Amino acid sequence: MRFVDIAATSAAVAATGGRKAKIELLADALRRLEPDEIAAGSAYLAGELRQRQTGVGYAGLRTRPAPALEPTLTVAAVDAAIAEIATVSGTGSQARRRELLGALFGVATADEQRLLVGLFGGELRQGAQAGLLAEAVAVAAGVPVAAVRRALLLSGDLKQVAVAALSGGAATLAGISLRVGTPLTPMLAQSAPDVGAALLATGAPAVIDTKLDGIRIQVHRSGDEVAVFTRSLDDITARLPEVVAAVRALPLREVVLDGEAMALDEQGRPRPFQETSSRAATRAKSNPLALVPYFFDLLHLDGADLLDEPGRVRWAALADALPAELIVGRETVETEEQAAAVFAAALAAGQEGVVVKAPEAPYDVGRRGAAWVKVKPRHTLDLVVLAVEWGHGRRKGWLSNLHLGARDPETGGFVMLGKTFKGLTDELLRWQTERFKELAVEDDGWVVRVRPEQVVEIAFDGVQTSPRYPGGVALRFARVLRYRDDKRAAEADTIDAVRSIGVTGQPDSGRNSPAD
DNA sequence: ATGCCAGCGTC
DNA sequence: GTCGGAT
DNA sequence: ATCCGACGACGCTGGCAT
Repeated sequence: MRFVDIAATSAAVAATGGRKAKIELLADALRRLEPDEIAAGSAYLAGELRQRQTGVGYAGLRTRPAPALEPTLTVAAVDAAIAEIATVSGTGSQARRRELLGALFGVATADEQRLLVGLFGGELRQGAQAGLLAEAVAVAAGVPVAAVRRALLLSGDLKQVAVAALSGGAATLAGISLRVGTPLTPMLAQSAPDVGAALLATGAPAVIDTKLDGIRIQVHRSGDEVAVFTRSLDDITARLPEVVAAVRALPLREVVLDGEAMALDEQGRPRPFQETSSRAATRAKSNPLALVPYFFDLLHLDGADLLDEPGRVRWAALADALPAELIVGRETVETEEQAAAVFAAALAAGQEGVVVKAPEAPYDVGRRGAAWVKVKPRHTLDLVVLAVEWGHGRRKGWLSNLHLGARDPETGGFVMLGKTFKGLTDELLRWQTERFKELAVEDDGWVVRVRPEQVVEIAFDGVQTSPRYPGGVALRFARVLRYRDDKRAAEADTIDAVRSIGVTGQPDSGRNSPAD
């Protein structure tokens, strides 16, 4: 297939509003792919590259040659070119990569270039990703959507599923199942503002797990072979030898475990997330800080898949198979009062919150359903908008991303604590665009600095130490609640108020409870 | 040797 | 990670 | 109920300029 046909499909998909119409367009393109182009072609149609890393991002795409006038590229040729770009490394690699990229773009038409930029940049914005492509694969192959979705979530590999469904049909697709050693897409949790709302979603009785502020791990063991995967199915086995050792020491033959790994201090209390993250990301040999695994689910045990078993069955098997110190804190509750007590105890122990779980629900691979509901404390502050950034994509033409500052009583100025674009409705975006145009003092085409007069109420999960912001602290997961037109900037919260919240996981945190 | 930038990962 | 909009 | 897109925080690594 010609690459320009993918580009045309992508443009048509982007111009189409309806889900079903997008799926039809994608399915039509999938049917036209040659068998050996399905892997790359299906990735492109989903807005992805076949390679996870290429070393090319938006900065590397800024300057590009004039587009070709006639399309000559095939899907296979593009695939080969990108494969080479992705393998370049070592001294001189940046120049070489630029060279290869220039050659590819030089023979691409304007439409093809647009697609390539979207694919390399990871922001194709055609309104269709792996989720819709799975449906399109089902349509094109004439197999049930559920079968495609399940294969996708169990293998974590869109390309493999597309090839299986389109070349092999339902039988080949059915062959894709949970395999020990191959990571599956983890089940996720919805979120709720409090344990009452969470219990409403799950029903009672419910099981309440401590929510640990670490990184998600999925550990597979077959005999002496142990592998550790992240939430995005990255293999981090080599970076977590202590987790490997812990699982290898268990008197079990075959397991797939789901859990969280985190760094602890000398008292066994959680360290700040940044320390866990840093430790999990480093490939260096000697690691002073250990990551401790805590598991909360068992997906496979000695030949038996447990995915479709109710939670209570899986958790009972987990409790039988693992020592208690490797299992996450867990209680069964009947009432909201009991749930509130468990939540309070988790926070008192320095943990992030809780996850409320329905005991009868299966392990719903890749789903974020009502069976698991997370609850975390929330803080709020009244901050001052220091600047706003022009939006992109569907927010083009609107002032979107807010720069937030706390009042500094020492200087009479403001200390920037971070940015947010979340929590804004279209109506609010419209309003704030007008408002900040009035307050604007400078616009460089990207950031619009404004007079620091508008107060906004911000919700956030916690404070983290910051190497970037002048106060040395930043907000985690900041989002807009509402504008405070009843408050002047002089009445906004101060940097001292922010500092007094304390960094979660720091020695003297926990002395303050959240604002509400 | 050191610092910066870009890319990529975690949340 | 969170959130709003669209289907 | 799902999917998508709009973008946040920090930290590590590799390549490169100084």
